Amino acid sequence: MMDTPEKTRTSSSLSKFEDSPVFNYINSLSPIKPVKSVHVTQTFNPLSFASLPSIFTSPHVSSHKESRFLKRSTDPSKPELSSADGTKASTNEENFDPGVSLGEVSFELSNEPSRTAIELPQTLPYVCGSPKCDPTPCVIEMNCVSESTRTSLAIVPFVQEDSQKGLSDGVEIQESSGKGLSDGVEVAATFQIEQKRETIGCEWEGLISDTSDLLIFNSPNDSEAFRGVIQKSLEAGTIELNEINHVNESFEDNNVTNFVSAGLTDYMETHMSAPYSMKPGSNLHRGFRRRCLDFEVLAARRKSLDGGSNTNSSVDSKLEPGNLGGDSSRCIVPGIGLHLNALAIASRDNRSTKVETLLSGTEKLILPCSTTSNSPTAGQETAHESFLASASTERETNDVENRVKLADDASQASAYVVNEEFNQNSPKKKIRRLEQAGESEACKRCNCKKSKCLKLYCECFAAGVYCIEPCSCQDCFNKPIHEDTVLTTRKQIESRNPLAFAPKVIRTSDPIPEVGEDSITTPASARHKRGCNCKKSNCLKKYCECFQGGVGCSINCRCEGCKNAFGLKDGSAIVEAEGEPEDGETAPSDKNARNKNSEKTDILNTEEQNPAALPTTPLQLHRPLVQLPFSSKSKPPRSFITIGSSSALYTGNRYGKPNIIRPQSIIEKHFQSVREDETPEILRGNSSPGTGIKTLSPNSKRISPPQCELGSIPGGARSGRKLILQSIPSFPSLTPNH
DNA sequence: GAGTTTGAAACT
DNA sequence: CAGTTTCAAACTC
Repeated sequence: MMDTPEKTRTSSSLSKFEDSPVFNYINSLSPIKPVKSVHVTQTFNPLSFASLPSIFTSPHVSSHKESRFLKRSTDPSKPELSSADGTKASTNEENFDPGVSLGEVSFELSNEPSRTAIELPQTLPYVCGSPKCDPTPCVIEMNCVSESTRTSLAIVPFVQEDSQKGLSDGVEIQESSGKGLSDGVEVAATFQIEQKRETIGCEWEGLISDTSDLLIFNSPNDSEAFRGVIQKSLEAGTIELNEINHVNESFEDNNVTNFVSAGLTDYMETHMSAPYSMKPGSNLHRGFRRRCLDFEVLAARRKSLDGGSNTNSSVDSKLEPGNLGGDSSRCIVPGIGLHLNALAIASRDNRSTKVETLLSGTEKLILPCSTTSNSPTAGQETAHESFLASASTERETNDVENRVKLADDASQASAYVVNEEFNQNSPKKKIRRLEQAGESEACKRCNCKKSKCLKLYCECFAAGVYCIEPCSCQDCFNKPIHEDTVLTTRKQIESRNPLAFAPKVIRTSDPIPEVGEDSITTPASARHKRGCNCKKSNCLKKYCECFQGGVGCSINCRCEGCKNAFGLKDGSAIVEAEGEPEDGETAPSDKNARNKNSEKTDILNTEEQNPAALPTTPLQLHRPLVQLPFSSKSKPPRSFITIGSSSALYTGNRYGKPNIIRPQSIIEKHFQSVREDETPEILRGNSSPGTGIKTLSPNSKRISPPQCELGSIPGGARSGRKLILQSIPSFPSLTPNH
């Protein structure tokens, strides 16, 4: 199923390219072609974001952040910049100076001729710079060439700097393939940015999409807009692609746009003078609020895959325009990044499917604000699904129904990207819903009053994202402008608990039976990493993190009277209720059996009262008892780690290998290096732990390896998943061999 | 929307 | 590591 579409897409990608407006554009070189506006809404290619700095990224990563964005100030004097002067800057890992305006940036990555063009739509949405600015959009073209199979990434963020700096006609940035891109992969990207005039700066980001699709940034009404479109040649089989896809997904899920916007906004507010002020109401604003964390990592990861030695190449590679105006200390829009949590998940569903979504911009859904998301389905796991919100977790177990429900839930938080193809149910509808939701409730976030959003109490902070407009927090420090503070705090917390920012729910379809054999019973084959400690809620309400995460309780839980509909502590399935919970409580199933049973009542009540209460149906078995659909309002479970995928890696690194206990930093690095190791192995099937590698969490909880998860996934789905498996990168740590 | 309940996070 | 406090989400009214 999935394969077909993917393959098709992949194969057709080139053709599409040519056909695509972008391609035409490139040929014509005329800067101003209206990009087929996929959505007025912002469509992003996640990859680009990866480059954005996020607070949460590990230090080393963080360094890269800035480099990724090019700042460009529009030069009022010059209406268009197509190719004009090109100033060249080498993007190699160095940071480029933000200060300089760029007219044109080109990346050249070697081999494969894929071209990507980023266009900033002239037409509408994009208005660079302040309102004053000439509406003329800036156009960025990128040509990316990647080696045959490898995916190459080029991320080129553009940031406009002050108008004063003005753009020179064109600045070219080249990235040496060698450095930036690792071994085989070379990416050439040429960005042409055309700007028209004045203005204060616009910030541009170039996005790279796997697919041929364009990324579009919508500019806010007045002030800014960007679009970046980068296309990448994709190859289905490659993991990298998958990763990219995931990234994209993640972005979408996370509402990348929001992040971006937020980042821009913040950045502008922080660094820019008045002209940039973004209006909250503006599209831009809405579109980009929140920043994700650690996108860089992803990028890094790619690099690593290509060539371990080359770190930071494409992604990390920092563009240094020769002179970018140097003042602005930050070129980058702060705060945009991929959420770490997401990272973990990201790889998991590497389904190539993702590409598809990217291709059609329309297909993409973005739910704003989601920090966590549920991945809807097990059976069909689209990359989208898999890669939900930053923190998100996946639940494989969910059915289509669940998906639908989830989609509905989208309002809550996470963004889902729904691919039409994948969605059996009219995807478009879902998308719409999601989008709508995104604007409305989806963005709703934290409500912190005392924590300053710098503690794990804060959902946003815990999820690794900046607080955004929808948040009702007070004295919030979880903003890009307080990046340092956020980072510091984050580090402190991590020092205390390296897993603090890890997804709380880990998928474990661990083949290996654990004591509780939870995995077996648990629908999702996922468990809360630490287990809950519920005393009064009987694990039937969202107070219970296990329940909230849509997973059953495990032996790790210290809950009392566990009635978790997703699985009892003892591991007995709800339906079956054979065993009573450790506490001696009857299993839900039993309860069902006994209609009179008060417990059951509770459960039902919970559901009824809180439709949202349960994210997904945990076990098929359970189902009858409780419906756990997330209500539209309910938030999807926060963080799940999908072990199967990169997430697995994530967990694996930390948990699995004792030696590797590096929290995020590991992960981040991991991305850089991961590819090499993981991919191959995964493909090989060695990758991991699967066989049995169990990892212990700090708590000494076991985490099942990713593979297991895959295995665990209900069979039917698997058929098409071959790609997925391949694509799923495992984190290095997971692999036993390593 | 305000107040209460709950359990994780933080603190001791 | 256990007990207590703080906190904000979840829940109730």
